Amino acid sequence: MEEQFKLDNQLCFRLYTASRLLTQAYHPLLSEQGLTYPQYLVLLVLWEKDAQPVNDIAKRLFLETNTVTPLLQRMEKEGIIVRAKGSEDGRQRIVSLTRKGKALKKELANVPFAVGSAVACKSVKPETAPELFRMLDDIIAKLDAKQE
Amino acid sequence: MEEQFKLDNQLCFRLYTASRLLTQAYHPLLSEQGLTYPQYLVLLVLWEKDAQPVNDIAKRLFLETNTVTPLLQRMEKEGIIVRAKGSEDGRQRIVSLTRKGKALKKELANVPFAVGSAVACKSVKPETAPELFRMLDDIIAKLDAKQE
DNA sequence: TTGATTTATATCGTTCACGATGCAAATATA
DNA sequence: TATATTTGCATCGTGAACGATATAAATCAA
Repeated sequence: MEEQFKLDNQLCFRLYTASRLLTQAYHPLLSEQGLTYPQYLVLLVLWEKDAQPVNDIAKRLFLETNTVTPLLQRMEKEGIIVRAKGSEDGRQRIVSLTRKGKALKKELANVPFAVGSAVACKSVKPETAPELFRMLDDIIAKLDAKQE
Repeated sequence: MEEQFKLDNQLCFRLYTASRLLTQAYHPLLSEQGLTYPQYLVLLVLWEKDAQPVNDIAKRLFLETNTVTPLLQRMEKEGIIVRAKGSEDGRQRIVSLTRKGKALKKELANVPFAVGSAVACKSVKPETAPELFRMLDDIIAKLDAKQE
């Protein structure tokens, strides 16, 4: 068996699996509020800075607008956000939190801690997390650069 | 701003992004053969050991059968695999590579190297990869254990 | 200013993921 | 041996992802 084809030698498969399993850990916490994980990411972005155009949100999440637009439409239908036509640039749609969207921040305050403790293990703890973060950031930076 | 809500402090977001971007790096190489990334993963599993029931493939990929079944149906339609009723256990469907599925191994021989060089960077190189692999394996093991 | 190009967003089609549910074959229990 | 339970796989519905394409507003060029 050629080494390069062994599943256990594949970085991408590890990332794919770790990502899926960790996202699943969020599920019970988020579904309680009727949210999905990508919707939660949009909230994180808007809690940092409210009233952003679709494109800024998409860029922050390394997603395309054709992924983000339907996601935002669903969130708007849920009354979490509103999408208003940009006043200076008529093409833009400015996404803002509603009162409900802002209130979710309190409801979800414990989520990061709950997930943090769910994933804490030998390799992931306060001392080693920065190392892991740096590695992943390097990978993201390298791959994102190729997109341009 | 509360630290725990900063996108830049989120492990899951990093894994999610790194996974998506790295999967995208596979796309031009795989689509050449009409494959998707999850289909490529199924091939990796079958190249390691041919003729496996659906459940074994799903478990190996940490996926549910309701994800794998439609995926296999599409691969069967493409003539890459066949799904035969199990002889000893009539509930099982044994998935086997066709001649075409086996031949793809040669066609895709360069994929791991191409992707490897695309992602190679400061943090990911022969010396540091094992460390990263170990961390991701720890996360997967910890989260997978909670599923049982 | 008119026409061409770019930009911001939306729509469409296909393929995952995955919770929920259904069904038939195998196994356990009464 | 009947009946109940479990197991393996499939189907269905919803929400991402993402390539391809469309549309309208803004900008650039002639």
